[in-house]
Amino acid sequence: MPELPEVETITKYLNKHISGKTITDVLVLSKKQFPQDPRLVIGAKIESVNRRGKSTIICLSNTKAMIVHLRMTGQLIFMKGIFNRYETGKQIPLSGGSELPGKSTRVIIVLDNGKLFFNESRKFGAIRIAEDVGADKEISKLGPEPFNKEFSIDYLKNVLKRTAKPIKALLLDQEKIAGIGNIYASEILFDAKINPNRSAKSLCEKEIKKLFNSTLSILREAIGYGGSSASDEAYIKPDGARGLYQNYARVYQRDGKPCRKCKSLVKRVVIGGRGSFYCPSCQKY
DNA sequence: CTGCGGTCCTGAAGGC
DNA sequence: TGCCTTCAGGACCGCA
Repeated sequence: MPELPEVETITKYLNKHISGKTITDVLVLSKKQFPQDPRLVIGAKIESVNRRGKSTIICLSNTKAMIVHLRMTGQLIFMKGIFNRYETGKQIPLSGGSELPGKSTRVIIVLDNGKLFFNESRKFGAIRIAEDVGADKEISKLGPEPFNKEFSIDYLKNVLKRTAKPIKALLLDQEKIAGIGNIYASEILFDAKINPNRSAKSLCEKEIKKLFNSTLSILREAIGYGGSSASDEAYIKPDGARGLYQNYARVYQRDGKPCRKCKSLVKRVVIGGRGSFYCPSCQKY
């Protein structure tokens, strides 16, 4: 699913390829995924594409912005030029087939240099138009960005000591830290050698320091690999290529397989209603 | 404040 | 083969 590293990969790509382009049309195939009036953005120029947490923020020349949240199965695919499948010769390996628009295409944003497809099979994700991104209901509640200096060992210490929630659940809390989802929460905890069920406030200073460092190093590594595109994950890059992190995952979806470090079998447990993966030997309670 | 369970939604996987 | 059930999950909401 698209978490910070995946959305970072998407926004970097789009910022490079669609900044400066003009929105000539918006085709809304599913109103729920684009509930506002498309005329609010048609004719506007894209100034930049940025990320905040797991949201893609497309800043427009008319002082508005489009906020895209991909939830679990969302994709943003960019096809340069005017095309159909016979003309392009380019097969895009989408999860639901190789054609665009596909079965899960919900919105097509037409630009003067190509088309941006918003695919979302589950229909949980959506695009909304905001006048003031900072005031947006979801964006305004987000905690610090992991790569921002606001996120520090001291900050983490303060947040952790306030709650007895399992540390895994806390890492997923977007109000505490923005951008971590189910894949990287498990991966970070493995790297930090912390059991996902440990109460947040039970972590000692040394563990908090390790957790901080693991958060940054795992996210940085995942960005380097262009995110994670396991077979059952919808995420692919805007050019249709797959991310590579799944080949290097330590524990995520590796239950029953040997731990890469100690060969014990990786376990799956449910924490806060979500599947969580860990090595019972490397991450003792 | 916390935590729990239901809600949205669809495709994949499992059972018979 | 094919139908039916179950499950997964990010964020939110109502309830205890």
